Amino acid sequence: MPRDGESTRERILNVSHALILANGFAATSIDMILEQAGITKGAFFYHFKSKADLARALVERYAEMDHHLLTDIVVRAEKLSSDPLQQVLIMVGLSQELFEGLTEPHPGCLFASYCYQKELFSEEVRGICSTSMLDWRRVLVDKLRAAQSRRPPRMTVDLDSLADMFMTVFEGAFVMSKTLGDPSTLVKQLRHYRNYVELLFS
Amino acid sequence: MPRDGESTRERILNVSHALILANGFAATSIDMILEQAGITKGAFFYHFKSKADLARALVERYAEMDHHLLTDIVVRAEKLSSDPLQQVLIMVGLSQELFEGLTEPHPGCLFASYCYQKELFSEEVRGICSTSMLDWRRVLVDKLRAAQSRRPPRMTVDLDSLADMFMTVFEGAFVMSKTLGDPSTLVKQLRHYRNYVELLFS
Amino acid sequence: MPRDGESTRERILNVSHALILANGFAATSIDMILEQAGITKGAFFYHFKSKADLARALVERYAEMDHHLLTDIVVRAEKLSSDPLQQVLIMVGLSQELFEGLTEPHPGCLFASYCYQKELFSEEVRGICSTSMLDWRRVLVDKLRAAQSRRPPRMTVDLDSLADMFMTVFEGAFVMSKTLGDPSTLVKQLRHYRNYVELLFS
Amino acid sequence: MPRDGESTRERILNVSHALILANGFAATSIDMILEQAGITKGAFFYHFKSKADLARALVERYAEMDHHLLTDIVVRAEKLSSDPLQQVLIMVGLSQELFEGLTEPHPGCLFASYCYQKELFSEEVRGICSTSMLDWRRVLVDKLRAAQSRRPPRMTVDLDSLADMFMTVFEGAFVMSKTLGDPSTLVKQLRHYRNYVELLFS
DNA sequence: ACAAGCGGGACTACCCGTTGTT
DNA sequence: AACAACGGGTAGTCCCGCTTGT
Repeated sequence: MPRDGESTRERILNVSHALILANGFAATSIDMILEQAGITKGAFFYHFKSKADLARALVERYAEMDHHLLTDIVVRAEKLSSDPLQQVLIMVGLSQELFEGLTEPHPGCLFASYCYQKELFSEEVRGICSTSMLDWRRVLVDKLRAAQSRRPPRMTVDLDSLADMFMTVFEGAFVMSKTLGDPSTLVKQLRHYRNYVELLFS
Repeated sequence: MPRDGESTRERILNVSHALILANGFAATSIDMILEQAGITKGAFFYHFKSKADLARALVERYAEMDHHLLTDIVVRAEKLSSDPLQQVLIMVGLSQELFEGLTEPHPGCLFASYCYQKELFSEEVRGICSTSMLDWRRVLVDKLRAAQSRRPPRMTVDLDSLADMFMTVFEGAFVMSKTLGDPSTLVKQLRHYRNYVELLFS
Repeated sequence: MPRDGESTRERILNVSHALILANGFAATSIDMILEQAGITKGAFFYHFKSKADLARALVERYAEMDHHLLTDIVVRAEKLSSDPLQQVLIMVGLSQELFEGLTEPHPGCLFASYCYQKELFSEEVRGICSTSMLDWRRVLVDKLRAAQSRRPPRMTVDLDSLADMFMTVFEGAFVMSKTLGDPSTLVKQLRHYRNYVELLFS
Repeated sequence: MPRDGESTRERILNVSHALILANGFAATSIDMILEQAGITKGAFFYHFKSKADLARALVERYAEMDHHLLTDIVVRAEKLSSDPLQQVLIMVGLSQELFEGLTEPHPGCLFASYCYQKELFSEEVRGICSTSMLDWRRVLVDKLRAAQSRRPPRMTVDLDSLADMFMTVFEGAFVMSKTLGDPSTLVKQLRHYRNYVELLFS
């Protein structure tokens, strides 16, 4: 059985991601990860030179996946409409689709988990997280600006923070959802965000 | 024998609150608390029978303070206007006032910190947190319903989740603010929430 | 049973000293020390904040004991004779007395053990060791100089290194003794040193 | 397939020798050796079946080199003089030559390093070390006995331990040199040893 | 002859909580 | 109300050595 290092590494990352979202980083022991991944310490420390190294690898992967998601949603939205306002509304709608039908609260966002744990939140890691958020801002703000130039909004608003409100709603809804034990929170909040954008620009 | 006007118990709570928001609960050792509070283990375990007991005491106090804040804001808003929609808008505005002029990102919300750490989030504690959130929902939803009956909103919306959006914006803005390193996030996001409510009902 | 922290600390030091001389520092686990001292990890780390801290405490104590030994021998030698050459010879003789009748090789010198283990041999620790050695040099060189001025030696020699030869013989004899398994090495070598000094100055 | 004229096995031995003298055996991890030698675990365990095996190979090689040195020095000394006393004095002198001009303290003797680390000092290894030392004793004692029979010494001394004093000075000087940070210690101490022998027999 | 991957254990450091004492 | 001392356990790290493949 030729050993496949890459798949082992992936398994460690998947297991760790879930455990850290649930328990927090410090409360997630390496032994817990080993047990769930079905490996031993030797294997773990072969792939990651420390627990902190794992943490860094996790956010990096998470940021990459986030970037792919952004790209995918943008591409699809631009195919479905050529109007920038509609594109934004569709982007929100597609996001809602992703989280419909949950039977329990979403496990949450790694960035949020990290930002409440200083030891994880080195400047390097914070940079990765913020880059990821600014990616969304950049894409949305472009479209909002285009919408604004086509038809002036009902109120004068700051477009940067309006774009940021998309992620804000995500982060906030994760917390609310977990606290209230309600899986539907995120979808409902996204709908409000869509309403707001729609009211502003039409 | 109270020292410095601040009892030992209070000092432990204050120090712990800050440390836990920054580091997370598991990564905050009792020794760290002792050091910052300038006391010894004996003193700590005299006031709290375990670390978990401290965690519970912290949320309880936090929930109480939150309740006082809610009451205070409602009372002031009702003094300033008798129109329910205006009262809501004023409540948001007063909240903005509280967080204007920060020079660094707000340390965040204990509920959010707890909800990403399972060991802290027993059903009892989750209950305390959700009660606190439902308090705000109850107050806001009453006023929104009254506003709705005075003038039908431009779009049909779910009032419960519209009320929840207030806390959602708080929680989300804390995360965004810490990640982007921007102290102004919360105020800006609250303004969008106020805009949304205003657009809906006028 | 009132707990006596000082005696616990002493027991740890005694046990560690013996174990480290026998096994080397790195090969002496804290668990070995705990077992021999009859204590637990909690007690150990209460008294020493790290293993390195123990190492430092050990040399410091060893250097102090060495200093007391030097003082004691000098005082006795000066009581037994007022002639500086005789005093030196007596000092060597008294040292021989201390190591007569061993039934197995002497466990050795902590300085020697440390100097072959870089991690222990920080500049601070090396300073402690060298100070201890220079103490002996200083005392001996004074007397040798006085002897020299009374009667010129048969050969012109460097007095500093002649004084150092005393400790050199100690260190060398420990190694030889352990390697050959011969408890008598040290006494015999000290006798040669005494012979040499005697031949030189008479 | 020898690289750089130095086989992998040789490189492992050279690197290990230096590291062990500096750090001690237990504190020298195989990984450190691999890194310095630029090889991987596979290569190491191909040449040595365990870390203990490496330790044995190291002393064996060291003892061999020591034996060659002894032979070389004896041969040269016997060429330079036919008088046994002179031969001894020349042997010491040639040894001094070897260690003149050091710019930092000599790294020390593997035997000394081993004798403070029980796990390395099996009876087998101790045998190798003591054989090496007894080799020198044998050669020197022969010559000293011959010198004694030509001219009775000024003092009656034990010739075995007088011969041993040569190695004793070596071992002791290594320790002193490392501790005082003085590269010249060994040469100076050897000179005293030569003085002593000269005074005794002339 | 050597490289990648991993098993399993040992070690240091630290942590939570208790006890005896004041 | 608080402190010194300590019990007992666990976390993260590292380390040695084996296996499989080339």
